[in-house]
Amino acid sequence: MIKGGKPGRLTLEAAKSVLRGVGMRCTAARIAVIQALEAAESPMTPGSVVDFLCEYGFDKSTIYRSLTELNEAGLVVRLDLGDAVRRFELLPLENDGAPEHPHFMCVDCGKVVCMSGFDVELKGRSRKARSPGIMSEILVRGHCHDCAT
Amino acid sequence: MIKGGKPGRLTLEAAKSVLRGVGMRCTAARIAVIQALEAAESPMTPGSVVDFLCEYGFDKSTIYRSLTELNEAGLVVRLDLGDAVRRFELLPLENDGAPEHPHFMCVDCGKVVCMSGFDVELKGRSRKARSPGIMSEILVRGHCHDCAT
DNA sequence: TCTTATTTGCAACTTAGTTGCAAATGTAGA
DNA sequence: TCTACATTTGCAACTAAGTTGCAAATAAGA
Repeated sequence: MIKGGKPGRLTLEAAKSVLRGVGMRCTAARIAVIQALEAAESPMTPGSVVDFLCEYGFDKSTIYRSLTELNEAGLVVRLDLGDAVRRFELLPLENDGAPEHPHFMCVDCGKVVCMSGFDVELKGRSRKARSPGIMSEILVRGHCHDCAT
Repeated sequence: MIKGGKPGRLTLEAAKSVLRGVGMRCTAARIAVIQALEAAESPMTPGSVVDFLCEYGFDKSTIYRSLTELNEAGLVVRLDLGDAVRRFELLPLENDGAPEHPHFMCVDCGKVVCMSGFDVELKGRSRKARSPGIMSEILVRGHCHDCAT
């Protein structure tokens, strides 16, 4: 169990049952990755997860592998927010939590914020406007309040 | 002048005058980069520009530098389409084009479509939901009709 | 043509991420 | 609880993408 960062709301047992729920073994590395993502205020880059957990003695290749596996298992979303850096975010475990939400990314400082309070509506300007596909993620880019001043 | 690819609509002279217009020297590398981007059907990744132009004897560091400089000069846009790969696209030389619109990117095939017919509306779920900043661009990601089948 | 600041090519370097493999470990079954 | 075995880990070596410093080459103005 990793200490530090935001006090995790996710207990060790909860993390384990989440892993078991998708048929993955409960290893220290995976639990640590889940807890790190859970404690983060915003989606983490692989690099930041690696930096953080290497401090605790985990190996970087293990962490990269864990992130990939958790993503494949559907526990973690891989966000591609458009700055050529991948980010990982723990999926809401129960559906009481944040539903799917857009992300906001500041093009100046790179800060990423979950726009949990927002719904997105796509409106065709004409009746025959058709969506080019099935939407799965919305990314809004702009200048955050700090940088816009 | 680079041969091959889509027959460039951009002549050598046009490329030169574009460079001069922003006060940059007309060098073989920059002209080649402009022509490569112009001939491409869709935005190119730095890697693909490098691969393509190295065949003609240009050095990769020169090409990376050219891309950065052309971008800083405003001749080339750097698209961050959210697949952890940067892409460069020659800016339309005249602004006859479409109003601001969201872009759709297929996470399977990488195809990018301009959703020119659409407006996007972000609605706060509660009255106190506040936008985290000033929005400037919206990217929708998902599966295009071809890949969703 | 000459001069000078800019740009290029090279090679070495950095950084992020990947891979192969032996050792360690989680889990199911006895 | 103990055992067996498949899975996972840590290590080290590797790859690929992009960057940097610098001497040589070159564009552009005088």
